[in-house]
Formats: sequence, C-alpha cells, structure tokens
Amino acid sequence: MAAETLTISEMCALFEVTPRTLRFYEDKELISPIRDGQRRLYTKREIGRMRWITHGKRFGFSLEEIRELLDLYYLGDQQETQLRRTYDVGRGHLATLKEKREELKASITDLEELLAQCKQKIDTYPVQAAAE
Amino acid sequence: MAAETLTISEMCALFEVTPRTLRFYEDKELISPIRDGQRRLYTKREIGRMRWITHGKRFGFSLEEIRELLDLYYLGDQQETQLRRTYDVGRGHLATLKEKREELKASITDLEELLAQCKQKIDTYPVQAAAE
DNA sequence: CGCAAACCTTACGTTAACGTAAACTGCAAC
DNA sequence: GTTGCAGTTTACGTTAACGTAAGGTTTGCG
Repeated sequence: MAAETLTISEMCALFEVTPRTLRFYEDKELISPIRDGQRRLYTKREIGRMRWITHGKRFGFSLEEIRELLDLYYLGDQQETQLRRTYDVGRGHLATLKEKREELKASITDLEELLAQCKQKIDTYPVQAAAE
Repeated sequence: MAAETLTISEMCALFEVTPRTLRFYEDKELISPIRDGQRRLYTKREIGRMRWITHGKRFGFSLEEIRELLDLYYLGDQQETQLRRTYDVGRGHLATLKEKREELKASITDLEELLAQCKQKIDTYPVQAAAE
C-alpha cells in the first residue's frame, strides 16, 4: 500500500486539464495538494475530488456548487451541526441530479424522434452515388 | 386554432428569465421573434426553441452548441447537404447526451451511498431533543 | 559546471452570458 | 395632455473560469 502521489503534470494528463486549472481549483479551495518543497503532490484524495469536479462540471454545476458537494464527499471530523448541514446540502444536490436525470431522459427521447424524422426526410432524396 | 403569441414579459414569466436574456438570445440568433411595430412577439416556434435552450443549459451545453441543435429541431427546407450535416450534428449531440446519462446515473448512485454513510454517522449522535 | 525541463508565483487578459443604467417610443387611462 | 406602463435601443459593467505571459527556482543529466 504505497503512498502514491501524482505530480501536477500527471494530474493534468489524467484529467485532461492544464496546470493553471489545477492551481485555480486550489486557489478556490476545491483541492489542496500536499507540498514537497514548492512542488505540489496530489494524493488519492485530490484525485477523488477532481473526479467529482469534472463530473459536476459536465452537468452544469458551478464550481461553487461543486465545492459544497465536496465537503460531503470527504467528511472529516466535523461538528454535528456542520455534518447535518452538509447532509442537507447533499440531499438538495441529489434532488437536483434526479431532476436532471428525468429531463435528460426526455431530451434523449425527443432528440431520437427528431433524428428519425430527419432521416426519413433524407431518405426521400434519390440515391446519388454508390457511396455507403 | 388561434395564432397565439406571447409578449416578452409573458415569455420571461414562462421561462423565468429576464428580457435581457431573451434579447441576448435573439442577438445570438437562437430565437427570432416576429415584430408588431417595435415590439417582439413570440410564437409557438420560439417557445419550442426556448425549451431546448433551457434544457441544454441545464446539461452544461454552451449557447453555441445549443444553436447547432436548434437547426435540427426546426428543419426548414434545407439543402440535402445541409440536412445531412444537421443530422450528423444531431447524432453527435445524442451520443453526448447518452454519455452524460450514464455519468449521471453513476453520480446519483455514488451520492446516495455517501448520503447513507453520512446519515449513519449522524445517527451515532445521541438524541438531543424531541424535535422532529 | 551549465543547462534544460518541470515546477513555481504574480498578474494582467479573455470569453461567455448575461446585468444594469440611460434615454427614447407608443399607447391606454385618467 | 400628461402620466405611466411596457417595451425598445445602445452601451458600458460584471462574474466565472480559466488563458497567457514574465520572470524566478529546483533538479537531474551530460
């Protein structure tokens, strides 16, 4: 069980982001890599957090909204009050995610129908060449 | 079957946006309301387009990406070449949406687990009051 | 030793997606 | 006829999320 850490460039490769992005997230306290002198070292914890961040972004959450969720993902030894608050925030996000899931389902169905119609229309055109 | 149209303020109420937003989208050619003199009138077409726009935004698409999709939603009498291009764009978006759907599913499951853990931890605290 | 590669900090620049303020118009009601 | 909305144009301001450029440090390698 080695204490594996990644350098900033390895992290960049892993998540397809630039160093600037990682430092920016750090500045915003979304992640907090440990230091080896000046250099940043990213542990499993930061990798996990980055996963949430990239997912969250893909679903249209702002970094600020994501930050709230991250508190939940890595429960430290918080006070009870704080823990309850975190829990509530999480419930809220879950509800939002579920809403989005339904919307997404509907959108996919809609789009599939549209594409079917579109294809029909395309198929009315005479075949021009033997290509495909 | 009346030719129902909405004023800008009615549209704003319907989609919970400001007039500025609607004019902005118009400027970006996402929508194009008809005019009664100076005033904008929004038909069923614009309402449909606005639905796509709001959905798209919730899934983290940029307005530019959304604009491409809108071309597909309202197929005019396009040239075949253009129609095929539109179709391909649509297929791409569909693929993206499906990917997001899978990610979303996974995220929901993850979050549910986290919340369950969080709740367990909360329940270890002694009951303080009779509240709730 | 020299130097290139990888990293760092600091700080100004950029883009998307609107917000906001100022000043004008058309019309319905009083 | 003027008051007052509802709407309009024009244009500068703002925020989030980085990009980018300048200049300094450390570290392995020939």
